[in-house]
Amino acid sequence: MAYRRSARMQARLDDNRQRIRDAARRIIAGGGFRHAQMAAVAEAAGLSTGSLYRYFPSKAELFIDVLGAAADHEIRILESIGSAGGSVQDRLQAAVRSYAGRALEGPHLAHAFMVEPVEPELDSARQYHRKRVAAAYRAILDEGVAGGVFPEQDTGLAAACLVGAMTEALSGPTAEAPATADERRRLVESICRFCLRAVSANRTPADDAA
Amino acid sequence: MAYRRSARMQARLDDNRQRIRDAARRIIAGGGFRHAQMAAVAEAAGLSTGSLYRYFPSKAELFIDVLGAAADHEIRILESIGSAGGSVQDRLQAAVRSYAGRALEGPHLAHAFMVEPVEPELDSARQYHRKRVAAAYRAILDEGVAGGVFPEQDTGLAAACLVGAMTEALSGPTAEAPATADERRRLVESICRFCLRAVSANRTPADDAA
Amino acid sequence: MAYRRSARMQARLDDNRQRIRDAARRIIAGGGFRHAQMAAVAEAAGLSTGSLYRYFPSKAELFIDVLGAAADHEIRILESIGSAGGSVQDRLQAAVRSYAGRALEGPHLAHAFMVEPVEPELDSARQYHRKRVAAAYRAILDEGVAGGVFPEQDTGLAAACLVGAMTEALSGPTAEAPATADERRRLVESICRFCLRAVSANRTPADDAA
Amino acid sequence: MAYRRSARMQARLDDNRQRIRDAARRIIAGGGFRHAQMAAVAEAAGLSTGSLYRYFPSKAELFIDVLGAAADHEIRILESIGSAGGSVQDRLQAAVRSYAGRALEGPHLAHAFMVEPVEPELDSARQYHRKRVAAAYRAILDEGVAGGVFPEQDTGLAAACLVGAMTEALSGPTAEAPATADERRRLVESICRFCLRAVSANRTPADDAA
DNA sequence: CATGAATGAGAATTCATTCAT
DNA sequence: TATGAATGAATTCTCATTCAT
Repeated sequence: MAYRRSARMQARLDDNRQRIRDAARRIIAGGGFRHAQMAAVAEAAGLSTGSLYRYFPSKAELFIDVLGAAADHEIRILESIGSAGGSVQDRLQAAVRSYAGRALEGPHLAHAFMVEPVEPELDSARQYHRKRVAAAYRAILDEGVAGGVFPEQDTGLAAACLVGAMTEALSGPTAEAPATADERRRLVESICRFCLRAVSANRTPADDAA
Repeated sequence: MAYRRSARMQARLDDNRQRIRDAARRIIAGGGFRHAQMAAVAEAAGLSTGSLYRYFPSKAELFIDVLGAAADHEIRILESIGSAGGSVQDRLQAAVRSYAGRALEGPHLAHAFMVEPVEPELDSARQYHRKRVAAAYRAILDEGVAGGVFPEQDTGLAAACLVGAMTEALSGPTAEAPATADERRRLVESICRFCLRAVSANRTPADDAA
Repeated sequence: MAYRRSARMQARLDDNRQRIRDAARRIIAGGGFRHAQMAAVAEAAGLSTGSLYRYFPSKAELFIDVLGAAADHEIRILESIGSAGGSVQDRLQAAVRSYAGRALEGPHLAHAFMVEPVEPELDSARQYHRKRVAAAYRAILDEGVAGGVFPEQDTGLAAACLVGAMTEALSGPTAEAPATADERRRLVESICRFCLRAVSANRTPADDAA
Repeated sequence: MAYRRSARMQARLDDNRQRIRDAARRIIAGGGFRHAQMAAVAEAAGLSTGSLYRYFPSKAELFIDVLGAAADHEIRILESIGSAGGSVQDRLQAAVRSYAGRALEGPHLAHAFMVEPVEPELDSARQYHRKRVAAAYRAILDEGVAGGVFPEQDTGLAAACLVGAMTEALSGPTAEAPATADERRRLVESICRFCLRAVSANRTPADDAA
């Protein structure tokens, strides 16, 4: 007699799975990988440590999933920005502002994308998801290059550089995070300008001569 | 009759201290903080674990020292580049090329500067040294801004972005490091261009109109 | 659906906690602080070392608890003796006999109260509990002084001296503990007499003259 | 050719041996066994750790020697007091005052006599020397009993009790050692009275009736 | 002989994972 | 199915003792 999961039960399972993900993300965002022990995640999710292993086969798998979900989220936002109207520059800026806003909420989570986690298995997953995010940026850059708005460049590399620059600027000097809303705004704008400059054509001596 | 440490012995001590540092650096460069247990460092240095503690009071202190030495090295090079002749752009490019060259030797070491280490005490040291390196880049940018070569900008932030961009571009995709010397050269040149663009004035529509 | 700890499980937990305490006490009693490593306690308690840390946050806390429980036990007995009927002298003797009896069971445990343990944190706890025991003796002495049975004296100091005298007499010559029940009885009676003399009024030359 | 130690050399050896003993005693007196690592002793003695092993075959032997020397010193003083004139009571009081004075200088050293040291080998030595000191007290008590000044009693046990009482009173509550010279004097006098009472005949109801 | 650097066997503590209830 | 107690391997750090110089 095959066991058939009721819809209700399936919903509860999915729900728990998501709560675990959320708890893990919250902990990383707040304190980094260091604080993300399975017991802490379980407590934050309102479950037992044993139950974690019903939903995720190991700590590494759980965090791979969490990073993946964060990347998915990032990419969905980038895609919606990308498909919105406006100039390529506007869209790139919107993307940067959006990334920055989230990074400032939970600097450790953004950092976790660059961070070497304790579990070796996580490492390749981190790289993979980081590349996916970079690819989303690259799509915007490619469009800009195709449209002649941005100069010819290695857009794959430029996208990686953008992600690195943003992350470092936002979560590197964790200690001195901008305190006031105004400071935050200024910081985000500075990063925006940096990113835009970095992928735009330079003024050349020839321009100056003109 | 006070014991006088012979020059030979002193040399051995200094040597050991350096060998421990080197071993630690080597291990980080090759496998990241994860592999850098004291036992592994001791073995790599050809000493016992107990001996490590004669030279460094704790694991944290050892790694603080290692990061500091790496930062010192980096900064010395940047300074010698900075004080060399040539245009500011040339010097910035030289700096980027130099950083890139070293990062490609040991990607994990460069990465370690961005990485959250296991020991909390190390974290602030990491941040501090990272800022020192950024400050050295900033000095070059400041000179460029003062000379009108680079446009007005938040040079502190730009320096951090440069470091983030370089590190991500160089050590992020660890797995697929460029295999041939030619690929490497191309990668470094692309990064160079990105960095130079990022701090230089953009060509504006007005330029185009000219 | 919150998990409710079953009475059975709770009993097991309490039991384990007590078994750990007992194991620690047994080891101290048998071999002193020296033998009381966490691994030894775990083995004696029939648990793994890791489990010890579920019940006590550190070695120091465990032993503080053990000393505290021993002191509590001592004090409870002293209080029940103190509140019993009979003369103050009888009660003091009963107290000494009771202390002596227990000390002869596990000389090292009594000794442990006077002993400098390896963990510095334990030291202040040891002092504190020793003072509590002395205070219980002092209460008996105070009553005796108030009733004119004992002469005026610094009862706090006298109580400390009693504890010191008993402990030294009982656990000092550990090696040659009295073998036969008869020898033990004689020893206890001698200590009793010493203690009673020590807090009672002396016969003065004037008495002799009478 | 048999090696013959020059007198000069022998003197130096003896001197070093004594300096090591002194250093060890100083460290125990100041901080207890806990601080008495071989390296600390060597530094305090102005020698190398290696040299310690030329004079004492092991840490245990060194501390056995130190305890023995302390006991010797104690006993010499007691003997000189014992052979001096005056009543037995006066001599006992002088002995107690002398012990108390020294214990107040270095409470940890007195404590060390009762303390379970870290090295098992030390344990029996500690017991032995403690008994020697007790025996010296016993000699005074025996004389008192023989002369009818003190009542019949187990003088061996009483001596042990005296040592225990003094040590506990003097070095037990280390933390609240008397601060002023006046407090110290009062403390010593209280102990004196306790000790004297403890070995003297009690006033009996019959005395009171008289 | 003296030196002090080197050794390495412990000891405490942490935490992912398992499994009886 | 959910629970959380139990496990035990792994890791850092200490210190008596040895031995090349």
